[in-house]
Amino acid sequence: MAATVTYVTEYRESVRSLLKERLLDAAYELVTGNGWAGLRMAHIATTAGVSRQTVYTEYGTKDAIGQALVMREVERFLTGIAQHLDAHRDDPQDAFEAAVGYTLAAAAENPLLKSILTSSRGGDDDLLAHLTTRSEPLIDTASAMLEAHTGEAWPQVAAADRALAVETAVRLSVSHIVQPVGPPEVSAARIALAVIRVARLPER
Amino acid sequence: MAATVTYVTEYRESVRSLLKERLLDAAYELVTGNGWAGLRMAHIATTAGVSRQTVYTEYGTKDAIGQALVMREVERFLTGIAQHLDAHRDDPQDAFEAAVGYTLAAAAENPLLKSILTSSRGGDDDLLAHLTTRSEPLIDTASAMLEAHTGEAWPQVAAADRALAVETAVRLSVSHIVQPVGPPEVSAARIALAVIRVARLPER
DNA sequence: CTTTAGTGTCCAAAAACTAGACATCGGCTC
DNA sequence: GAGCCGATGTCTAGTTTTTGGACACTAAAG
Repeated sequence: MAATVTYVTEYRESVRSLLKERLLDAAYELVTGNGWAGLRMAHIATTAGVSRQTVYTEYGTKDAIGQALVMREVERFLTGIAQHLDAHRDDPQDAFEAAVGYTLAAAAENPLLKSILTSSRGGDDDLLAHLTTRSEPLIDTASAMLEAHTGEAWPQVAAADRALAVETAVRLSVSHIVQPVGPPEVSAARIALAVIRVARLPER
Repeated sequence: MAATVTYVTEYRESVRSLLKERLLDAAYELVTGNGWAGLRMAHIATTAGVSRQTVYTEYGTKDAIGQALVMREVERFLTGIAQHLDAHRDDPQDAFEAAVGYTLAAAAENPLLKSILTSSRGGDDDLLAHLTTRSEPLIDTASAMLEAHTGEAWPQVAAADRALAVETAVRLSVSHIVQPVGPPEVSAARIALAVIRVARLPER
């Protein structure tokens, strides 16, 4: 048939994303149940109802699945964060405090994050790495989203200041997620204050 | 490879139902835009992003698509109907009046139904037939759901009476959808009264 | 050192989808 | 009414995706 040019890509893409979601759903379930080290590629395949090869075709390595798993969870957080920011468009400090507070509280009872943090105490820190030593994708994604969001709400802050403030917020939040000290609200207030100063905004 | 027995059916089924939904979505859009007669199998295919053959493999004939389109809409109505019935578990007459009233009102502004009814005035009555001369699947589905639902709520009514009352309600509702007289609330009250008497229940 | 159990690669066969060609039929025009 | 359209529905060869099994490799357990 020579050229099956097939700009019919859209349907196939939706099938692909259905597959990817199913695989992540399976991985999520298995990780929260038995931890990352207990996760077998073969189990992901059978749980999702596909062959093991299909898992490899879609996500090359087990590590890529961990990455995708963490990133999907990050994106879910981001939608909640956006809502909390929107609720305080008038006051940046309130907005950050609310958003960070939500993040820390939600993180503390998130099944995937709990699994990552508890199982890493047994030397199983592959997944944890995506939050620490290999967190560049996370920080980039979260920062980009927050920059776009805050850029709209607070145009008075210079772009460079905003970028620095946002990255600071993200890194401090992740830090407090993996190593909490005290109640989330207190941490949130402290992070918000730090961020406001980095952004050179007036304190409340 | 001898026997690729493949009881991996579940993933494939979810892909299939994704495909079926996409095809119905495409058909819905095209029908509400240009009417049933203006609908081409080829358009459904391109809108859904698959080949024409795939449409035929999935739904054999154009008529089967019409059937599926109507049945999907019926099922959507049924969930709304169930909620209205639940809101009046204490009084059957109130329950039917509320459920039928909702049905007639929602039907009057449903895009697909509007398209069926208006385009049928031009002789294009293939889709309308699924509501009239070939409505057995509709009536069976709706009756079965309503019997199950009312059987739980009103065990005091004999099964035969309940079956008759439910079928009456369904047929009268469909009749008023395709041929309305007066405002929905009035029709709903009249239908509810008729149904109560058919069921040999005390009137309000 | 050997066994075991997992990851990741390779490949032939099966299944799903595509893109044509084609037979058929009802409606229109002349 | 004959011939032409434009559509539905069938058929088939070719392409892409998925499967399931074999295999090399590695790390951990005995």
